[in-house]
Amino acid sequence: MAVPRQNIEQRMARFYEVCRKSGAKITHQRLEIFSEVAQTGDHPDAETVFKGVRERMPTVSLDTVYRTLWWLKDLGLIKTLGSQRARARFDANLSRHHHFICIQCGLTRDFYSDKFNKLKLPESIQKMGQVEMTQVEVNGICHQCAVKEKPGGENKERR
Amino acid sequence: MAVPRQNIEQRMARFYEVCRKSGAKITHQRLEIFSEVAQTGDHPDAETVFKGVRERMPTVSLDTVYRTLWWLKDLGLIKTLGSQRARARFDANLSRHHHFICIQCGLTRDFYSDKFNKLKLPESIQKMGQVEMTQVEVNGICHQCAVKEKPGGENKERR
DNA sequence: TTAGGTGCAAATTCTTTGCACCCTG
DNA sequence: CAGGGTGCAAAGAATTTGCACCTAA
Repeated sequence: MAVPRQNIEQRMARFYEVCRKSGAKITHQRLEIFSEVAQTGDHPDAETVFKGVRERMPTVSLDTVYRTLWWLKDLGLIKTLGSQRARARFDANLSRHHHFICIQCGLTRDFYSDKFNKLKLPESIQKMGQVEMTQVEVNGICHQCAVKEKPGGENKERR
Repeated sequence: MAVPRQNIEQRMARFYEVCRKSGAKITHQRLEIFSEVAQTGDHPDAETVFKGVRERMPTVSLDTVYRTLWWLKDLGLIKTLGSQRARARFDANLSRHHHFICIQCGLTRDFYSDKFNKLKLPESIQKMGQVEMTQVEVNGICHQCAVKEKPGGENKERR
C-alpha cells in the first residue's frame, strides 16, 4: 500500500533532521532502508525490507537491515508493531476480552468491557476486509516495571 | 496471575469433551500442558509453559510442548495472542492510528478514528499500570484472502 | 493390540555478533 | 583522516521435523 508523497517527504525530512541532531552518519544503506519503510504502509518485517532494498542496492546485507531497523527505532523514527515480542503467546481465555500490555516487560492482563465489545467501526474498514473481531489493546507500564525504573534513569527496552 | 477455580474447572471440562469428540488421546503431557495454560492468566510463551510443566513432569520435552500448544489451538481450546506472527514488524507511521489485521495472511492496514483515540478506559485498568496509549485492533479477512478461500473449503492457518 | 503420541537429536529458520575493511563528515 | 558503519561468516535463539519407541484406549 503506497503512502502519499507528502507524508513520505515529511518522513524523509525528519530522518535527516534526527540524524543530524544525533550526529549519526547518513549512509546509502540507512537512507535506502528508512526510505523503504517510509514508503510502504505495509508494516514489513526485516526480511521484506531487505528484499525491497536489495533491488536498488544489491550488495546490502540482511544484518545491516536488522541493525538499522533497531537503530531507527531507538531514534524514534519508526515503531514496532503490536507489543513486538517475537514469541507466540498462548491464552486459554476464550471469552471476549481486551488486553493491557506492559511495553517494558510484556506482561499481559485481560480486562472486560461491554462497551468495547460493541465499538462501532468507521466505514473505511469495509474497504479493508471482512471484520471478525475487534479488540482494544492498552499499552502502558505495569506497576512492577514502574518500581524498577530509576527516577530519572533510563530503562532501554530492546526486544 | 491466578485464574478463579471455577473457570479452570470449566476449561478442563471442555478439554476432556473436545478431546473425546475428536477422538484424540488424553495423555499425561497433554493434560499437564493444557492445565498449565488454563491456570494462568499470564499468556505464557512455549518456553514458559515448558518450565511450568517440567516441575511436575521432569521428562517432558520442549518439542512436545510446541506440538501440543499448536494442536490445542487447532482444536480451539486456546488462542494465540495478537495476530501471533512471530517476526517483528516495523512502521514509519508515527501518527496516532489503529490497525486492521488479516488473520489469514497478516496484512496490516492503518486507519484513523478520533473517537477511538479518546476511548474512556474502565477503572480496573488503573490497577494494572500506568497507561501510555490505547489502540484498537480489528481482526478479519482481507479481500485477497477472501477470494482465495474456496467456498466451503478450509484454509488452515498455521503460523 | 495398535495407531497415535512422545522424546531425542538433528535440521531449519530467524536474528545477533565479532572483526577487518570502507566511507561519511 | 578518524571513527562510525558495513559485509561477511559464524554463532545463537527459537522452532520444527524424522524416526524409533511407548502407551492410552
